[in-house]
Amino acid sequence: MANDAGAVYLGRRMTTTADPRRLRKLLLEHYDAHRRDLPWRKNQEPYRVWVSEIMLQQTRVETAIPYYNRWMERFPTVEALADVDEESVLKAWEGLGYYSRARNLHRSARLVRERLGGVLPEDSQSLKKLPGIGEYSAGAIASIAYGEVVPAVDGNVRRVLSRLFDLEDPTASTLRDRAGELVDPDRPGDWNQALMELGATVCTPRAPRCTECPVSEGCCARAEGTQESRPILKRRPKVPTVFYDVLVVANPVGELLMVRRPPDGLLGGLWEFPSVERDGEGRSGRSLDDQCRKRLEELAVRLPAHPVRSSVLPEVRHAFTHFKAVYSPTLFDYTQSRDEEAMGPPQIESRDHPVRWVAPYQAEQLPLPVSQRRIFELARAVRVERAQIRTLCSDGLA
DNA sequence: GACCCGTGGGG
DNA sequence: TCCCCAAGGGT
Repeated sequence: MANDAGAVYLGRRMTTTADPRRLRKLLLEHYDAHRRDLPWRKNQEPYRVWVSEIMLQQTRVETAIPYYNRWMERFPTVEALADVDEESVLKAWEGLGYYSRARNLHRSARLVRERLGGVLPEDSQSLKKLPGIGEYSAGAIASIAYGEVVPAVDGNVRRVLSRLFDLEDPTASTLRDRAGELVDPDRPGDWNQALMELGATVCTPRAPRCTECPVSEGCCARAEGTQESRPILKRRPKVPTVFYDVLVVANPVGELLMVRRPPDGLLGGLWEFPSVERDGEGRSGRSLDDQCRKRLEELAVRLPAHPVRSSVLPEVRHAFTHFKAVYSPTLFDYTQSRDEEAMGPPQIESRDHPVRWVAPYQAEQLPLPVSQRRIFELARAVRVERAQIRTLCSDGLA
């Protein structure tokens, strides 16, 4: 019974489709008839499969598609990816989130070039050694690209199997065992994709479309009427809110001061405006001008005078997975005296320093988190508006 | 096993 | 507005 894939259900109900052979036949036929036409399904070239699987981690198919197409045009091969710098890679990933995926993809590409002769590992165990490839992705890539008979258990598969066998909260090893017994030995890649696609399109988290399901006749949860509550879902804990004062400092040439975040961790390697965290109630401690001065000193930006606060920009809210951020940006305009003008725009100490004056056209080439992109647009809009007003005034006077 | 790591769409 | 969640991995 243990290895019979649920054919005996509590000794009461014999489920026909729980016979692995019949289950495979029914689901693969359904897959062949309904499979979506996705860009990474054009062929099974390993690099293409690899990139798609990384992009699809915790990401919807519809979201990933445009990124995938652009990526393949820009970095068509492992070598092409290994050749570019990390900033270009992050730029191509901008807006997709979980940026460590992009950094790991890039690291892996270089590792493959330098240690593996430019050839991707061809089995799941070796694939799993690359950064960014875990249990699921190793199985998915190996089965799709190389035809290895291994399972690939993602969130979809977990849900589908939980319902098929009416499991409340199966452990990872239980699922791996169940999934392993079911994999079609002749079409492992198609089988894994069929299972995932069923979960994404039919066996959905809420309101599953059981009437359209090719294997509903063998579904234990359906028989028990428990499909809506399998697997059990846990409440997501409430997340804290963090408030930031954001300093948008403009030099006389109209460039804005930006800093690069540390290479790892949250939004690692992306650019942002200097900011200062407030206290839990969202109150500022010292005065904004004071903070601005202090922060610029920390960043080792040499300025001939203190910036003049010019206007408060609209608040920007952003929800991360484990906290909410509220950014309160203030625009500081840097004015220079006649004497200072001769010195040119304020200089930044070192070239390697992760701090830069960024002109609007340059900002388009930097990888920015979504929130910072919004703040940048707000600041640009204000400055453009002011320039127009100045033009109108001087015209009026002339 | 718990926690960290983004973002956008849908109910 | 809020909550849910989506082809997970690293530490």
